[in-house]
Amino acid sequence: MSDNLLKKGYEPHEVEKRWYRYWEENKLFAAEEKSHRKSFSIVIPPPNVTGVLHMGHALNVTLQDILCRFRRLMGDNVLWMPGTDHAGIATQNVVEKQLADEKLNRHGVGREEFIKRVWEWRQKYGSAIINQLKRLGASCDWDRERFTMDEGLSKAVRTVFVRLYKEGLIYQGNYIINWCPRCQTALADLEVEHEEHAGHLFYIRYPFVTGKGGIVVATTRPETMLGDTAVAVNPEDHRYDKLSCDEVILPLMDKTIPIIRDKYVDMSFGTGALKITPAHDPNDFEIGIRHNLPQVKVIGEDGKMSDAAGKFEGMDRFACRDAVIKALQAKGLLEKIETHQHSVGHCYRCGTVVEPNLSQQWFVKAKPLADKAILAVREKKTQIVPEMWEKTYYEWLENIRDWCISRQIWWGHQIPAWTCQKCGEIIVEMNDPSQCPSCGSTDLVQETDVLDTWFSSALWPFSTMGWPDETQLLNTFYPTNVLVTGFDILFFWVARMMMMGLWFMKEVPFRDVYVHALVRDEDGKKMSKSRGNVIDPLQIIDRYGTDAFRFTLAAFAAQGRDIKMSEKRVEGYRHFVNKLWNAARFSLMHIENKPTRIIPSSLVDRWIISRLHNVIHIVTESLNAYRFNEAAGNLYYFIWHEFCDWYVEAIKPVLYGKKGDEARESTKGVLWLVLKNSLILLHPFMPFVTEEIWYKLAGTDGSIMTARFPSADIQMELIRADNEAETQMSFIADIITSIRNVRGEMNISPSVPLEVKIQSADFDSKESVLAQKEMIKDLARLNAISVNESEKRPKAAAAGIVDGATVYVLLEGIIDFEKEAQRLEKEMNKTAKELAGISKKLQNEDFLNKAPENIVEKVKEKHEVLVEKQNKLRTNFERIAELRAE
RNA sequence: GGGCGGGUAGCUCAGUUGGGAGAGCAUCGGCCUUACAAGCCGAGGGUCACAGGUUCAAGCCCUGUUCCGCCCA
Repeated sequence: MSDNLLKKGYEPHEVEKRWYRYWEENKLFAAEEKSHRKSFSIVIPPPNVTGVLHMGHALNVTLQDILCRFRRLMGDNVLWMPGTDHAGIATQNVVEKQLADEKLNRHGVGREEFIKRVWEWRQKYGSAIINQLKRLGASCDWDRERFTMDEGLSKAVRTVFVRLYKEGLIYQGNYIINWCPRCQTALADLEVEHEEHAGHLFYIRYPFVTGKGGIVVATTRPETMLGDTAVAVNPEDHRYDKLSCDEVILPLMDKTIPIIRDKYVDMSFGTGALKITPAHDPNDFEIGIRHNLPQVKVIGEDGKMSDAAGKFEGMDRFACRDAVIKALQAKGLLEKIETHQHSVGHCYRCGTVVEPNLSQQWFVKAKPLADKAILAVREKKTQIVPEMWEKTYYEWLENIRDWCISRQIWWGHQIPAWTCQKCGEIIVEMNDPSQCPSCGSTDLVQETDVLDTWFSSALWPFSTMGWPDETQLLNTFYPTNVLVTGFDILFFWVARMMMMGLWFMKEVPFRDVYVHALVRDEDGKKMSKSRGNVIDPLQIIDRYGTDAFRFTLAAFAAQGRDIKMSEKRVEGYRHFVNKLWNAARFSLMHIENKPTRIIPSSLVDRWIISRLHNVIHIVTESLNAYRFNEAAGNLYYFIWHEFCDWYVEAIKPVLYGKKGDEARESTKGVLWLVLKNSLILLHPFMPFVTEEIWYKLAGTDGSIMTARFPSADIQMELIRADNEAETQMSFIADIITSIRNVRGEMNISPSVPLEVKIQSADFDSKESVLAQKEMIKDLARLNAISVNESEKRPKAAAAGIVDGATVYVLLEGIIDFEKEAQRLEKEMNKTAKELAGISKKLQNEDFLNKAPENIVEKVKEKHEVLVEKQNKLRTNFERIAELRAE
């Protein structure tokens, strides 16, 4: 065996390692800052620096890599910008845990030391996820890798903050926000995950100040009553038209609070009377503002009751709930308790129940930014694919609330705002101020809060390219061509990038947004650690190889549908990788050199080239439209069923030299051409195995990554559609299949050669058969074949009816008449069913009059064919019946 | 409560100008046919959730019902 031959089975691990290193070392992923070539750019959705690769990343990255590799093969100058985000809360949590192991905490070590520790952590572990992306074959331009806490990106963040502040779009205010008592920070609305919980609805009576009677309110959170500053009813609620009193005593606190009227109150909920806690409920907060109510904070930042909670001070908020209920019961003020399903907000980072809390925070006034983002999509400056996501996008942006961007943590971009301790002036500038511009004091204190991580990732498409500097990179690659992402961060990230991109670059950040599915487990459940149903992509890669895994993801990435992942599916596609490998192995046994000239002469040669042309067309179109599954599916069919099952089988005798040297040489040329182009077509999906075969294939230079995708302007004088070859081939294939069918149904071993007589009155059909006699003999395993215009029915024969011909398989001595009769009957039933439907159509005058002519014509032809087939089946069936009777 | 998506072969799913109901896996039968048993050849299997409507023609378009999933409040 010469060394260009392949091993018997494909072994991915060594191949993957070797080629990835080669690609990196030879800078094959590198983009040119300036080029005469068309540019194509994608920024990676930066994975969380603390993250480990999960299925979502795998799908996301695979799809992007397919696009990038495809565009490179098309000759584009491709930039795939990689990087990670600093994941403020998550990273801080990780390092705090580390400190805890050393019996330390961040307050003990201090801010500076803590930040130093985080950087050390990042240095040590921060590239884990990046290395995992590489195992997927990701062809990112790694030399450009960015991090949201880099100097450059930090400068972008500061620039944006300062500009928005000066434009009045960033402000500081005392509002109700979502507070995570565990992470000890504010969260944006989006960062709260709502979950349905079985809880209780407590009915509590608030006595009138007069001492006579009272009003009953219903609440799911009785502990907040300690901070109530009113009771509200709907002005249109006639039950409360004539209250004897408009003030009540707040139980347990012995405070007088008013009864107010506000349209917000839902009359159908509970008693129609709503307790108002402006400091602990966003809706109550709004009502409180409208009615000028005091805001009493009874729950502290630590989730414990504050001193405003009176005797409940210091109690945990949930313990306090029980205590309040007990106390109310004791006083006879608890009317009843109902079970009640309601949704409770949880911190998306740690799962703790979020506490709406009043506090001083920084906000982005989102509306002006959102308006531009809406318009850009309406005007199709950015296209969301699939389109259905546009609605969700509009829905959110049209109802957008101001974005709380301050976080009470240390890891992140510290807000560049200083307060003058003397006069209270707030200073927000690009350069750190040394004295107050208002009073000249040098006693300035910087805001300790940091910015939401998403604030920096919102700038990702341009901050990674060097903004705010005017760089060549931005010139060449902004706006990016497409953003590939999951719908779970459509709001978090995509919408915000749109807002920031339009505001600061005056241009959308990406032309297309391709929104892909979520990867779920076999049962369609979301994968999560707590469920224990997580499939680790790296394990899958270890077991089945990256190419098989990638192909599986692509094959299942149908638009608008989630992917249910299971190992079994990957296993199936590993078979495909192996199939390709073996087909190549076979081909390489025969291709010693690059063919000097390629002249497709035989029918199969012409046919496979025509099929290749077809699959090139489909793959190109599909990838342009982000229909990954369509591209993958068509390649699979082409390689396995057209190339392997038919073409390779058909040319074996030619390659073995049984049809002469000339035929052999020309077929070798075609085989080379088809294999070579198949590898290029498959490369975006299966980069490693294709590279390995490419390397062994004679007549290829360098990496397959530098090859050119077969497209309209290249190689296509050879690769073209050939309808005549396709028609003839499908006729011949039908004949072969009909013979195989007889063999199969009659249980005749493939090792027994058969004789076939074909009757065909149609001249063209007859000629086709004559021309392809040898191929039919080889593929159907015949020792003799003849074709005649009027072949008499041989006595002991099974008959196969093919459009335009009857195929008699001679079974002298082995025919089982019973079986043959059954086989024909089965076929007749099938045909009769088809015929019934078609006849009905033709009997329908409306159809004949109203349907387009070409359709009617088609149906008529089909009808004729079926009638003829049915007749032939019947005569053969009758003949067999006679023979059976003899 | 509002919005979105889905219900097609035993399982997982394709099916975009409305005109032949398909694939993979699984099942059954036959094969070690010198690339591949991770394979080859053949076969069976569907009232396209349900009910209406539009149309000559509906898996596809419209209306309603039902079940499942997701997002938002």
